Amino acid sequence: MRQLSEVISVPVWDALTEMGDPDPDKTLDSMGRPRHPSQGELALPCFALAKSLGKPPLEIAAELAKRLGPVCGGIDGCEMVSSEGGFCNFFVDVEWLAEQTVGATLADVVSAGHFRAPSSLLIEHTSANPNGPFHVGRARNAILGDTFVRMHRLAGDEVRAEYYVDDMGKQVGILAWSLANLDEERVTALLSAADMDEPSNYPEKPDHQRVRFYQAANLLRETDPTVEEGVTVLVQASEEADEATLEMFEAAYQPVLEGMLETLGRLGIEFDEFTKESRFIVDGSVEVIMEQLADSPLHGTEENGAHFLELESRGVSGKSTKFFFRRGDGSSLYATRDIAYHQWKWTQADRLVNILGEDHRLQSKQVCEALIELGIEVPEVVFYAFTKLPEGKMSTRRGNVVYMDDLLDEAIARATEVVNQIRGGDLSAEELATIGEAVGLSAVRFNIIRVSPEKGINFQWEEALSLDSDSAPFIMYSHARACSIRRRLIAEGHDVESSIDIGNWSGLSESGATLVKQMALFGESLDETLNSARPNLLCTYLLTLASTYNRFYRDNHVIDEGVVNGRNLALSEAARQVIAACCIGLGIIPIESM
RNA sequence: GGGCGAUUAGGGUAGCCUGGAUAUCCUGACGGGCUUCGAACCCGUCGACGCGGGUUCAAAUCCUGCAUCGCCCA
Repeated sequence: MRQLSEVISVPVWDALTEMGDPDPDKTLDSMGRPRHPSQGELALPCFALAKSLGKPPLEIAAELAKRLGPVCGGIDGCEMVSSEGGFCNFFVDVEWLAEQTVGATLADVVSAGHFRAPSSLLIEHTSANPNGPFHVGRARNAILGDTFVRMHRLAGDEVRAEYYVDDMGKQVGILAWSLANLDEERVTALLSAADMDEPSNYPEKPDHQRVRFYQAANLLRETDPTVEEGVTVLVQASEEADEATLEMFEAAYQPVLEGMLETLGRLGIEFDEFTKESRFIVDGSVEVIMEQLADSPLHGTEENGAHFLELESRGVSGKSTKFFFRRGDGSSLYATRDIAYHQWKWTQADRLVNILGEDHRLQSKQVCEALIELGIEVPEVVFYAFTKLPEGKMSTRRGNVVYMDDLLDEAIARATEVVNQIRGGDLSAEELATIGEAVGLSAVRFNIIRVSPEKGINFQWEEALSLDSDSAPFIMYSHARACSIRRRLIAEGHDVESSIDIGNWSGLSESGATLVKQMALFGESLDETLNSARPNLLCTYLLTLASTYNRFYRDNHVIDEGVVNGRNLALSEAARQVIAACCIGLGIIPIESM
């Protein structure tokens, strides 16, 4: 708890010095959170001091508590210092904390969550090949990426969300070739023969239509060598930035991309900018980079004329430690273009963040090493593990996928059913639909971000669509309860703002005090989440906050026998705002009624 | 072959970077709580750190070996 550590650090430092601690700064650094609320808000372990002070830890903790007790008694913010089992425990003065945080939260919840100077970021995420509908495997990237965008905006950063469009690779080449050389009849025949001709729930959507051509061409490629030849010719032309070919590619993928973006739009995911890979061929920057890399001491040339950097000394190992950036025919590779892209991205923002799947770990390392060789800063990278089906990794090519469109439909349908069960007849069809959609979409997003990115997810419908207590609806429900109180006050003719009382916090109930403490942790929770790039931390914070609010709600009434309790109203309103702010930061839709 | 991730109750999951007190939360099982603002809620009980070494006063956390799963090596 930062508010408390700020007020006690000087007195603790002084006390440690007086007691003979040779390095009080280091000791202060070891201050941490106690295991249990009964042990206060901050704890200082005294074990490491035993040697330098020549006393047992229990004695040191007791003496420290004794010295600090009277001091802290005179300091705003710290109510009590105690010692237990070798720890010196500090207890925050809740009245003081409430004065500090509740009013500030009510005045401006967002800036209450700001802990540092804002910066400008460019977050690149999703960037999936536009060759078919968005599937659940790809969704983790988009949802994680968008969550980072939202969280950084919540923390006051200026964020640009960017999609890097792979408009010239093999995947797009196959799609373009297929659209030019196959017809619907042929596609159907090929897919049927491979038992992949599954009916789509979105037969009119261009991404769902065109993925069939992509899949069919991949099937044909296995038996008919002219496919590979045709595709290779196209890809080579595209890599030389041949205008007609790039236009042909764009005509092939653009409708697919739009279909994918429509799906993402349902999840509230939008981009500020789309940058095409071919841009860096066209403007010549890739060529310049390849020439610069040739001057590196790590540079080498293969017999076939291909150029590489030898990265063994940079910690790369495996069958090959070489990073190839130029083919024997002089053309560039995907990763080379990525280097040029990074160079350009640095002209757009102060910080760069990439969201990448774990399969890109090596390639990202290679790109970063190349950037270092060029004297360019490296980006911050967040890796995530795959979402797997029981049959294995999802693959658009092989058709073993769960499409996002279908997942979202199912999520909304299930959520709507639950809402209908609970709310029954007291909702209009329109309200029912709105709530069901918000609940379903929020649940899908939350179930992905609440797990550490580096942990693999085994996709199961029940889990992805879970509406259990550890989920978005639980949080949304707490928020809706707070909104309901507010609605009722207004309906009964009260003025909410003037009914709020933040002037007296003495005699606060235990659950009220816990709520104050939890709200006070908002800023540092957000800060820690962003510093460690783990959105699941903010999820945990928000779940705890919602749960804390539910307990507060249980035994603190805002309207007591018709009379408004201004203090409880202040807490309820502040909590409502913190919950709503976090919801927006995590992509949960904070509806007012559900 | 090499490297990189992961492994925590029946299932899911937090904590690991920065070692510290009773290992978090959900689900599950069992038992409670609606005549007062929304029971999608709340309260209680049960159940876990993959295996072996090492460092340390102290290891889920650091080091090391092994096992299993995943990913990568133009």
